[in-house]
Amino acid sequence: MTSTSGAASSSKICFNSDCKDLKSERLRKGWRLRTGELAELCDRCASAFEEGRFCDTFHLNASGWRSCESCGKGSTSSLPPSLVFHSTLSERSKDYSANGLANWLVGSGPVPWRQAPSLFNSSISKPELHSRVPYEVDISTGIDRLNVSGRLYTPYLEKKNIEDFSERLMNGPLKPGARDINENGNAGINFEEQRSSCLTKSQQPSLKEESSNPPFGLSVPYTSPDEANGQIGVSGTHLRPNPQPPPAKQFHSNLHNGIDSSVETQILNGRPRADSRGRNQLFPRYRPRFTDQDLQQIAGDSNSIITPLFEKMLSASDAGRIGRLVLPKKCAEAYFPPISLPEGLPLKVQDSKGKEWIFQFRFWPNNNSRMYVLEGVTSCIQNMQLQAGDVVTFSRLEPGGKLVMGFRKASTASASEQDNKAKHSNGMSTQGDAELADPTSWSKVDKSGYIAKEALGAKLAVSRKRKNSILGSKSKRPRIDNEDLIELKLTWEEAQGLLRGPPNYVASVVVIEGFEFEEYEDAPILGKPTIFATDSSGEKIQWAQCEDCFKWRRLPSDILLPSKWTCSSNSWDPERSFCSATQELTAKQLENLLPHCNPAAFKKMKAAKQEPENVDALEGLDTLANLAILGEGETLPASSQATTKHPRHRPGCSCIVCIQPPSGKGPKHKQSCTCNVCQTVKRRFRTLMLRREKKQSQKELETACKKQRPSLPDKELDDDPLPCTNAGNSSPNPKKVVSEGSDDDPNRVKSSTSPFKGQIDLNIQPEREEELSPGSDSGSMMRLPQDATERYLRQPRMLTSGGNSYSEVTQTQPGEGTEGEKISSSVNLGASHPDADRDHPAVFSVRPSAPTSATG
DNA sequence: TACTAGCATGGTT
DNA sequence: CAACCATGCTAGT
Repeated sequence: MTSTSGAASSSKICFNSDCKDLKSERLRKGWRLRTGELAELCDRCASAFEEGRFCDTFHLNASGWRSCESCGKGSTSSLPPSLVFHSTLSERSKDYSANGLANWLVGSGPVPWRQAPSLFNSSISKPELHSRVPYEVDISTGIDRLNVSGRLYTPYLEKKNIEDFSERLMNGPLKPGARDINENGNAGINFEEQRSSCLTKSQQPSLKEESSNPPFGLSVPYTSPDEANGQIGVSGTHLRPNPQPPPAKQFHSNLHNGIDSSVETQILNGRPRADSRGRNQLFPRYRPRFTDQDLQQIAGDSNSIITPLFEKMLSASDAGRIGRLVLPKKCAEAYFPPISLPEGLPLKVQDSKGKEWIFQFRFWPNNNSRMYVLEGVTSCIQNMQLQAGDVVTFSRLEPGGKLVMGFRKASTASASEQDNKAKHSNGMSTQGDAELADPTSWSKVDKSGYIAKEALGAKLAVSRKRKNSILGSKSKRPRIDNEDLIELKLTWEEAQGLLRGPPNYVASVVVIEGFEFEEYEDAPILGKPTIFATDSSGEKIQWAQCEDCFKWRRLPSDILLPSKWTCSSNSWDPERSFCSATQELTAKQLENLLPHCNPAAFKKMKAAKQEPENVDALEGLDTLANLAILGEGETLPASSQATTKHPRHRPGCSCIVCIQPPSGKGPKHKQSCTCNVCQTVKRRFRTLMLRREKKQSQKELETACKKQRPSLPDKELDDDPLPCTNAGNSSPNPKKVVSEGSDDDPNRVKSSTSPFKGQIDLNIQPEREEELSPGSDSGSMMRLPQDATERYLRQPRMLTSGGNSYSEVTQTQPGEGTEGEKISSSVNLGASHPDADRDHPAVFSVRPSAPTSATG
């Protein structure tokens, strides 16, 4: 096609073969044909087309989608209600073209603009997105968009009616032209492309070309005054059937070759695309993630239609004083007006409050490419109280085509931010307080979003520091969601404390990426952390704390408690099966027990004890004990949490970390559960008990020895003035308290066929070692030669014993050459912290085959 | 000196 | 490995 203008052509023959007026003096441009050209129509047909009286039937004999009166089907009324938006199609297109981009441009003149195709096509179809970003196709513009007014959105399956419509449109075997539509399967993709084709055709110069020879502001059909009728360019897309969810198969192929599948349209549209990678897709991180809430906020009850364009998390520099917001290239090129000169264009953007801002949309040449930026955003960002890590969203508001800039606070953005948010905003954050905005809509909208924002505002100051620190880091990519981090951490730490190895089971050792993992056939389960001890009569017991009253109850040593255990479940001691029953364990005794459990916590406890205000010692102890049991992890600053990851496991891994839902989430196994996992755990628990018994005696000996030589290597082991080992001794009962490290279990040894060289917290993030909370290992940790070991030790533990894992290690390897050292250290550890044994049999014990492996 | 604009560099995808 | 992009660097004001 030679021209995009709706002017007459020389053929003089109406493209509509059904048209009686085959000849016409003046032909006008109609819909876009598959060839990329525009159908030339007689006045009558063109008018019908322009008026939106589209034919909803695909004429097999025609070479494209068309509208006409001739077949008697053309009429907007034939459109399914859901597809009829707030204005007639033709009106819409007029809005779109005439007011659309023009509205973005300051002093809008004939400026080229880009339609808003979804660059996220391939992903949009993903189920995940469907739930989040339901798209409804706007036939009028051929762009996926969210119909905020009528129905907020149309879930994937709810598009049925649209499909039906499409079917009617198709009404026959798919033609090649239509086929790609289906294959793309994404609302919008073809539309866009199709639409693009209109643009591109007319807007010949590709981006690349633009850069060299910019047709800046010229020949843009959409905004061309000549096409004030608004028909131009939109035609083709208007007639496009709604892209419907394609059959899964097709869909998949699409996902894989989104680009390929669009080849045809690519050819047609020739729309400038920066590069092959970005042709049809953008990085997911820029994909607009509007929730229905967001949309509601944006459009409210108004008839506005929101077309999410893209979003971007503000980087430190974006949010910095420079006032330059780097735009993703693809997005900039796709959704913003094409610019050929580095100076770019002033762009009018409306913020969530309806305030208009003018940014300079420009680019810098960069490595044969461009780097697009919005300049002058400082005041806007400040106005919105945005910071690095927050997300700004760009969308277009229809009618009017206003470019709207919203934002979403960083609740889900980065770890610490999230942390902050998660803690303060009660889940609101998850929705994000996206604030976009049709100012007029605000009044109509459920203000919840707004309120949420206000609430957040108060917290901004608080979170600011954190955000800054986070974003100040070199890491450009969003970290794992904070929530995830926490979950992972809890999961792993829970696992550490609760894993029970199967009795008489020799673990197999698997080396993954240089680390040795001790694997068991079956996965373990989780149980309640308890303190094992030996009573005055020498009987093995364990102390468990009631979830409700926090009192410690004495239980047989061979039982495994559910993670949530209360006095009422204390069938072993009916007298104390009520929370009202007194605690058998004295504060002193508990105090003695604690060091074994968690030296660091013990320290805290001691410190607390020294405070005069500490009136209720027992209560305090309980708290501390609880703390000890739960570990310090929970109290660690968020920064340290960032180190918790679950790095080495792989898909299919059946370890506890992998199989167990994040802490606190998902169904929990019942005590009576007989699933594989539970059985395994129970088995392991029994084994553990056996081991403990064996170790018990050994520990006692060790303790005795230590006492005799007070000032020795112990210092290394614990900076705590109080030797942990003595703990149990001072008190009467639980003398031997924790039957730590008695893991001499033969099985254990066997399993240790591969000696532990050190253990690594699977959640650890080697590169963030420095971020680990030093306190975690505090008291009990001694310096180990192995990096891995050190790291491990430094890892915060939430479970009973800091040293736990070690004890196991210790026991595991009584003697092995190279590992001797490590082992010895482990042993020391174990010795110093008898309790360490609460430890978690090393289902996951990891041993770096090489000392350096851990360091990464 | 402080600030800005633009380019260059290098980490990440 | 190329492209992208966050940010550092530097010249200019």
